[in-house]
Amino acid sequence: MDAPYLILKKEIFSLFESEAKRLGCQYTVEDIENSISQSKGIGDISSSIAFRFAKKIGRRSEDVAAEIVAHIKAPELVKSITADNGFVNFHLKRERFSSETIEYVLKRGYEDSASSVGGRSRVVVEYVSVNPVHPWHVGHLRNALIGDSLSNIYQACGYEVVRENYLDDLGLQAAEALWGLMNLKRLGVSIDPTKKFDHMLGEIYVKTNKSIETDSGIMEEIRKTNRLMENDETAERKTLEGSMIFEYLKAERETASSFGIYQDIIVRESDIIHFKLFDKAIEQLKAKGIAKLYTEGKYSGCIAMDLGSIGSAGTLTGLKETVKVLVRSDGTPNYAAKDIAYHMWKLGIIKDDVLFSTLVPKQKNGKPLYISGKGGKEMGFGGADVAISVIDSQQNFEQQVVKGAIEALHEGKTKEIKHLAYEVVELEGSKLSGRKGTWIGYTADDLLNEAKSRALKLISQHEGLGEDEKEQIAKAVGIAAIKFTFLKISPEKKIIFSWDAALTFDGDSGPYCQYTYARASRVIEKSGIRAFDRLPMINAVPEEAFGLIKLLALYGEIVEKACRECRPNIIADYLIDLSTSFSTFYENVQILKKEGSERDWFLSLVFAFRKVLGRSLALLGIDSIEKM
RNA sequence: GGGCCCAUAGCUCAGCUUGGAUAGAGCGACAGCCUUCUAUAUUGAAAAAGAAGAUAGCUGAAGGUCGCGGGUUCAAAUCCCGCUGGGCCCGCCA
Repeated sequence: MDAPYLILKKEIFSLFESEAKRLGCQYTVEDIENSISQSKGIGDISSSIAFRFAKKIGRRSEDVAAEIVAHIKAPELVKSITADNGFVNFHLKRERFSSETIEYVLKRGYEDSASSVGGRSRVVVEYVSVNPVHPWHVGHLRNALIGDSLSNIYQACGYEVVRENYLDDLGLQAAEALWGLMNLKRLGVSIDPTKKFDHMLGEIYVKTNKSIETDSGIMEEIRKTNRLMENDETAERKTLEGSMIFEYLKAERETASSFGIYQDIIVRESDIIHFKLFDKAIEQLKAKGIAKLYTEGKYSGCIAMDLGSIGSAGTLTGLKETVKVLVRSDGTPNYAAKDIAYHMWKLGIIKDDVLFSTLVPKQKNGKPLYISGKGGKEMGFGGADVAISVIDSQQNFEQQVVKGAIEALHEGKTKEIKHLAYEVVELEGSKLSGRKGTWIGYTADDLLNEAKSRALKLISQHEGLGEDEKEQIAKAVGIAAIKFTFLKISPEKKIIFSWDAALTFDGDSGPYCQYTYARASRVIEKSGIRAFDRLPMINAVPEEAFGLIKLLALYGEIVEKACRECRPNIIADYLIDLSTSFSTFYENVQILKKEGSERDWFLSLVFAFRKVLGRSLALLGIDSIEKM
């Protein structure tokens, strides 16, 4: 059952469709669909359809609008239709539209999903994927929040979502951190058991990088470490697995969970090799002529792709060099090759034979966390329909290469690969660098602690709250402030990090939305009503209430748009609109002073509002709180 | 040489895919809603005025060559072309 607003739009659509036929006017579905929206001017729902028709049949738009208005019969929920300045405007039967929308929200709508566009198809969202050598800093946090929120949005649209984290456990940075960990004395570092492991490892990693600058011999040792750690039986391997990676993951998951972020699977880069994904990928690429072994010239001995022949988008043209190496002349695969193989697995172009075992049996969201590795079992995580990677825009080129290779391989086009490219977070005057250690003092953990203490300061003035309660509220509010600030900004916009901006509780902020939720909850609590058996009726819906109702009606459309465009900031904007609109309603209608069924009706609107606001907040990973 | 992204109010940003009616928020600054204080004139009170304060809320008003120049269109912040400024990228690194 669709929402009343959606049904109405469909009715209007078919009215226009028959008008087009009557006028003898060629049209496309998009022509009509895109013309209909909530009105910014006269009426409630508006259409610019007359302009489009007029153009095609060579008449004045005002005349066409007037003629359309004269011919069409108003749908059930429409009181009147007018033609104004060439627009066709629908004026709703406020009371019926309002009551039906509230009823829809309360009884049926938005229960599990905003829409069913996903049709249960599978989407794997890759996010965070931090090198396991330092803690999350505010830049990684942006990635994590976008990925988490996007996953929620996809889920709300009826997709089955796998939240996935790619772990770079091979390669030089891992070797550097490992070398540092195995040479603490030379670095002059001692283990501080009270410190979180990721923070400690990060500092070791920074120190290792500093000492490379002064002692050139160290780099040679690190290269050796790198080679040794890839062999199963070495001490390096054992330390890497036992003392570094798993300790790191423990610490990292602690950070993730403190932000309410829970993923489903961790895939280790080393397993791309172990489970032969890489071999199969190269085999297929070679078989289809996408990659080949170069036997002469500067790439002699390498397996490589010629980008000139695969680039569907214009981004792979005009390169300084069109050859993209996948396998080095020493026989080892590079990052791009592994990423292509990995995506082939994600999308089922390589059949599912990666094994997984349980890392965390039950996370706080109630679901387990699995990690790839030998000794696990097959879990069927591969073979998704859509693969989305949340990766910063510096890797655009690399992602284009992966996309190009996948599209060249998979001509059927039933599989989709998307790169959600977001801009990086910088500090004022400097960049965040894992290697240089500019992140120190700007970790996700630091940010959360600061947020909690600022929120606590504000809350501490409130009387009638217990200490535990204050702590809990402070945490929820602090997290809301952080998440909202990061998510309300479009992904393609660079963020210059500032404590005050990240932790604002004023204005367009997460806490403002939570506050509005709490206000609604207080009204409901004071009313003593828990639910409605039958929805009450009302004689006249005031303007302020109607504005809010029209916003509630948009929920499904908004979520779908955020999903289609991979832009959580659309939800953030909607949240602000909702909250502001509720505040206007709340200030203008003294709900609890009303009587009888009118009072109940307004209360039912508060219930509906609270439900939609709560769901929208949840899409950004923000908790609704009853009191603050 | 080429590709991608950004440019909208003093600041931070929505809006741009799908062209449509008067380009929207927040912050800041301004005026109020709330609190307190202030007159050696006979006393008290109120109003008004002034000062200070608080402020997760509200109201009002102010603030714009939508980077620049062309083009398409009945209609351009939105689409196309060309510029300017800023960021990122084009490795047998990851």
